[in-house]
Amino acid sequence: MRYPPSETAEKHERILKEASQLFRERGFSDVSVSEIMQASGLTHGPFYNHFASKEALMAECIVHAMKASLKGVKAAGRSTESREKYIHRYLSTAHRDTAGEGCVMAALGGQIRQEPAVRGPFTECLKSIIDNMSSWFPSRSKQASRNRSIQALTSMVGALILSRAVDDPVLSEEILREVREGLT
Amino acid sequence: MRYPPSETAEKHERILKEASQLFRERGFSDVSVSEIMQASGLTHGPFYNHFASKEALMAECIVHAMKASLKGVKAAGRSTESREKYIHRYLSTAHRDTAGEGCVMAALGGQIRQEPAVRGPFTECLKSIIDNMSSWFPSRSKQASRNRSIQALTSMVGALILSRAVDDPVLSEEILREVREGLT
DNA sequence: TGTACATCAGTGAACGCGCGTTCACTGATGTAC
DNA sequence: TGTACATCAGTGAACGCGCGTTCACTGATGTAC
Repeated sequence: MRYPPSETAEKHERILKEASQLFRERGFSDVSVSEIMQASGLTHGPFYNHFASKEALMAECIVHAMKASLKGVKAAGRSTESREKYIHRYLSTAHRDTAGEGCVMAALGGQIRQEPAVRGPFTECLKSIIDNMSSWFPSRSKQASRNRSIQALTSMVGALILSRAVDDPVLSEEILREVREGLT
Repeated sequence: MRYPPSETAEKHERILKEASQLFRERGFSDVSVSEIMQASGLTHGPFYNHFASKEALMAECIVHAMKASLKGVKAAGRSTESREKYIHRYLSTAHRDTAGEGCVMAALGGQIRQEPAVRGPFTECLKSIIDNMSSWFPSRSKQASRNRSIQALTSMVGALILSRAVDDPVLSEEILREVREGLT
């Protein structure tokens, strides 16, 4: 049957949100379209009313989550305190244990390379994030700020990934702490 | 029919090697048992003569590849020149473009967290790598060396992952270069 | 040394299952007159 | 304003396919006598 257009837009958002979370929790391949639709409170059929394919949904999810990250980076840029707070939150056990709501680079970074439709949009978002993070590190030159932001970003992403992979809580926390302290 | 035991051991190694490469190239879920066996020159049936399950193979692959990494780290520890060479090789476009033969942390790091059978063995291997890398960074204290090795490791892994995810070659090389220069 | 037999890795068809995707159908909503 | 009809998101069965895993069978090898 027909549904009011307002609901359609709302459902699209809901699918995107649920998929975004599930993909970050378990990876693209280990989450099925049916599962996403079920989490969104729908049957699997109408998925194709909202997205052209699973791959198209993946791309939209990445952009959606990267834009949220960019927003966070922008907000954190306002003061030294908020930047340090951001880094502490990023490299926290809370963030480590909630991959579904967390950084998409740490959750799906390793899988983006294999999804052609996702790499382009991801790259554009990453550029914005690096540009914005550069202002976190005032240096003698713009280039130096940019370099420091790349170094900070790579170590934050790497630390979160390794702290999640490891099953020894002591080592896991050590990785987060040392990178945190190296950056603040 | 029956085969000489020497061939059995050799085939086991071959499966392990091919699986290791395919998993690093495409991830655990996107490589099938049949594909691995075909790459090893066998039909899919006898897989279960060699391994208890796909998950067991995954665990063995991780350990196999992590031990190879450990060997590399140990060998690089002999001199300042060899350490810098190692870092240059790790953060090179050649390594970026050959994930199948490269660092298992960068290739599969994000997926290990989801494979219970793999996390334990991975953690033990990572501990050895961190211990060994600590000698790369002579500092006032053992703790300080260890901290620097954790910081170096996380940024190397993070940089390789992001440089692979990005589809703009200029940005990809910039990420590798800046982290490389930050470490040498 | 020669013969009879147990062993067991490899073969390839088959298992049940869930995947991504399609489609004929439903029926409340929006539109035309 | 009331009626007739087109629209189209949602339903759920069905598509072909490949997955991980199992198993009855094969037959060269190793072993016992």
